[in-house]
Amino acid sequence: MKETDICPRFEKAISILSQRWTALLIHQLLTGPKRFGSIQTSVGISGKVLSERLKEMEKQGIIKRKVIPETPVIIEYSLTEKGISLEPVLREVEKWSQEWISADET
Amino acid sequence: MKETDICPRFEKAISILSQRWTALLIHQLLTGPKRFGSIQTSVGISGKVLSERLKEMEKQGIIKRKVIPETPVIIEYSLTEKGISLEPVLREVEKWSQEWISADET
DNA sequence: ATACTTGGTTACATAAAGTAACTTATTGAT
DNA sequence: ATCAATAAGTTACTTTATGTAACCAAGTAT
Repeated sequence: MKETDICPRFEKAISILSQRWTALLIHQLLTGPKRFGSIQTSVGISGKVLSERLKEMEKQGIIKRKVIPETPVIIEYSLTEKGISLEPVLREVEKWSQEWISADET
Repeated sequence: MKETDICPRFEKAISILSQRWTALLIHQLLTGPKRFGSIQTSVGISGKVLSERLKEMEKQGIIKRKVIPETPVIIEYSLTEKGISLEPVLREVEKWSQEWISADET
């Protein structure tokens, strides 16, 4: 298996968004900047994978990391412009879910 | 880790769409009904996982499977109304990818 | 009977994710 | 000074998901 014929930009976007947790993380950050621990408990992701994802998403330019030298240190994660621009995608998913996902399949 | 506070319908939608290959399969089927072998080569997925995904998506009501007793047998997969209704989601992903994914990150 | 085609399945190998304990740095209490 | 507490990770180990390639069943045409 090697050929795909699919637009490489689209394929790349899908590969980013369909990685486990990524879409949920963006969704959380759309409500404002968040800290590591707060994301972990609100999304229900393990520290290990959260750490991996945040690094990947930072490299992809979707989020930024800000060190605040409080006591103890606070790390604040927030969306970049590129990350914020994914809002319409998530809004469409939300709309679809309201219309097509029934209560008993959750 | 157990609590999420996220709307369960949205979370379910994300869990469907962020499963590997699922979004790409829907994207292919949006261009019309397709056969097993055709999907396999156009998307670049292994027969094993394709078979698994198609069963899951059928159970989720996103696609339907039609047996055509030709020679040899033809199995035609196509989107249901629920599946077709995901088009706006994929269109938004496509738009985002055109605007934000650069050539060199593909 | 034999070979060919479609739509799978199986057994085995590798990669990704989950779990829980541990680390580093800073600070406030004893 | 020592001990416990908190934030943000990391590490070692287990379980699950995916990839690979060989194999199988049904239906012909030869």
